[in-house]
Amino acid sequence: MTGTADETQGYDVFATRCPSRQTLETVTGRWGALTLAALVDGPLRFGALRRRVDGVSEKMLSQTLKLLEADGLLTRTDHGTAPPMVDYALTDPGALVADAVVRLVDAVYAVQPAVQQARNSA
Amino acid sequence: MTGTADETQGYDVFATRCPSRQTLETVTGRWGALTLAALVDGPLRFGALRRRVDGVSEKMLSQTLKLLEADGLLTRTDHGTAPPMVDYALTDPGALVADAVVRLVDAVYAVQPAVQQARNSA
DNA sequence: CGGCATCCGAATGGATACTG
DNA sequence: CAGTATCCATTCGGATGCCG
Repeated sequence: MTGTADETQGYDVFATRCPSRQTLETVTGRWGALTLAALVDGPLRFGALRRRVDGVSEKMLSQTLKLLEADGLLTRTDHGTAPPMVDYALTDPGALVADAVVRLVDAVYAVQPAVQQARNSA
Repeated sequence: MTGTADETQGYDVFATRCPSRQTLETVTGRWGALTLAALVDGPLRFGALRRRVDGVSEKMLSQTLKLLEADGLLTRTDHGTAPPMVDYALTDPGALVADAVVRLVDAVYAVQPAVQQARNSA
């Protein structure tokens, strides 16, 4: 019952033209997956997010957040206080995708021992 | 029961150092996800893979396949015939990960209408 | 057919400095 | 704190040509 990625509503990620392809790229982009995964437990402020997603630069995080927000996967809330306090939270669609990302991460964890072994055999 | 990406065996993708992080990057890389997804229905030859993963160049596909093979997620079988015939197939770990990728793609399909709407609102 | 090697322009992305 | 702007090194990745 594995099945191919069926194009339920006529989408096809394999096609360059399909808008879902771009969505996939945003989601699986360099920092997209980790950013989404970081938010599954609840909203986080910019700084906290930056600390959680180890290695991301301020610039890249900012850019990634904009992309995800533009696609409606997360919301940005500026509390307008001083010092600034802005938090990011998953939308419903975002939560759905983030959930799948977390499961992908879990799959990666599950195979990691095998991966390690394969790397050593090289 | 969503839960964070729990570090079942002590892995943590959020940490730059963790080997699972590199695995995630290989899997979610520019062409990694699509390549894995393309193989869920069974082995494919290089050319077929190239045609399936629309937009990938010969060079990038080759490079992606090497990375995935080095991580033990797929196998390369050279039939040694002339003209050459080489096919790529998922290993068991690879199938596990590819499955999760397909589910992620399905999640993307599911939210695509919402994404579309968000993009138009911008 | 299934690659690899080379070239080179384009895009990525980190570091730093600055702002409200 | 939460960004923006600029600079610049690195990398990415397509095009081309060649080989078994």
